[in-house]
Amino acid sequence: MEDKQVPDIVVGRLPIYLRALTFLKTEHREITSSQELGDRLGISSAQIRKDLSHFGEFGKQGTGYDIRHLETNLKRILHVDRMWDVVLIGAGDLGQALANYRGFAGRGFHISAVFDKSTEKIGREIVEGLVVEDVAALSERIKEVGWQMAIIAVPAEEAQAVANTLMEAGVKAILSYAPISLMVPSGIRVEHIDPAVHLQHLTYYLG
Amino acid sequence: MEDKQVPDIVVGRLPIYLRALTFLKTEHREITSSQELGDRLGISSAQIRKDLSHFGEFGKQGTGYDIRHLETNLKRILHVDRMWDVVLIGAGDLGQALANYRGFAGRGFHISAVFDKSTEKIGREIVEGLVVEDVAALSERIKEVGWQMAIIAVPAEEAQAVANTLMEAGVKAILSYAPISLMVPSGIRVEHIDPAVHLQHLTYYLG
DNA sequence: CGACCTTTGTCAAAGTTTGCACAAAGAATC
DNA sequence: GATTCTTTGTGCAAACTTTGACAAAGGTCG
Repeated sequence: MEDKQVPDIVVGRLPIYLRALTFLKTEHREITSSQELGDRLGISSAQIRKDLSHFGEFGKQGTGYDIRHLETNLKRILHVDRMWDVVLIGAGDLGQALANYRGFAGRGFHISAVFDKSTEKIGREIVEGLVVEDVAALSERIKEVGWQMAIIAVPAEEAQAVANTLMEAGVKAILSYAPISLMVPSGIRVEHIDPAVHLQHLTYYLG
Repeated sequence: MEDKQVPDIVVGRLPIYLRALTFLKTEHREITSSQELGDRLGISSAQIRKDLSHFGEFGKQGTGYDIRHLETNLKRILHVDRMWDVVLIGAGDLGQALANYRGFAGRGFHISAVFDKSTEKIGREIVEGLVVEDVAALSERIKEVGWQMAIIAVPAEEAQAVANTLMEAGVKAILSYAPISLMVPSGIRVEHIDPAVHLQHLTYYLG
């Protein structure tokens, strides 16, 4: 089943399911059900079963899902049954926080390099073992190392130019924190994180 | 038209449109079209026109949209034609970056207080004019000041407890950076930001 | 063992969202 | 001022997504 085109909206929920399973493990749970997951996530149980059914049969009737088994499978489906090296552009407050974030490792990601354009930051060890490099060398370094993923944490004005450099050098997936919509050709995937967008979505409902 | 229940998915796109208009203003543009906006955002022009039509008629046939006029209207619709005071919980790296972020002011938000539980952080001036307060006083302070919005930037283990405190004290909208799905009663709105979720969504397509 | 309970995977129906296509309105050009 | 071009707002159909319902499978308990 795993090859027919799966809707992107379904793919987008898989990381949420995976996160919930990891959480259940911290509570030393071994078995769960679509009902329990749905209650926790605010999603119908039918939707969870349907989503998973795109990829195979992971549950056992009358019992539910073995948490470790489903977790293993979701990791495989999402290709996080391996570690991904990610390059970070921008060593400001946000870049600092991302470089320091302990949460990536357990979920398949490792920040392997940080770039910035400020001469004050270049050469500084932003985190144990991670020295800020000059963004002027970005393209060359990507071609040399072959990173496929990048996180953009630079100001809006510089983000599109950085994205262009990344794509030209071979990066295929970008997570951008810049508050603009990056324009990219098809074949490149981008996700945007912008807290103000979320806050404005919330204020709509605050009347 | 503005009162019939508008789909949440439509509301979620409005902040993106608003952001794009602000960007066009930086290029000193005065007029745009659904076509141009759509190209920039990777959305069909029909969808943009349809989305806006839920709220009124903002364009002029043969011309397009006056950027300032549409911007003003979107701000009004999203209730960001005023400033919102937001309370931030968590003064770690991420809390620090959020407190320092210059981008909120222009988009309707002001971080008015920061709370943490660490005695080392309490009392420290995290940003000019913003002193970290003791999270033990959070509930009392919210009831006193009346904040309706909060940003959670604490570790996963503490996030649900913080959310419960916030809701009990009267907060109605939460933006959470904790890597868990918060459980909240209906009537409270939550948005989640989790970079690993986005990265995992991307790796699915990296085969 | 048999009766009963739980839960999956899936089908079809219901509901939602998107996009096409076009009339109407306005601007530009000759 | 008539023709042509542009662009909106919208009705309708198509595409997509979610949900309800249930047979089948498996577990529990007396």
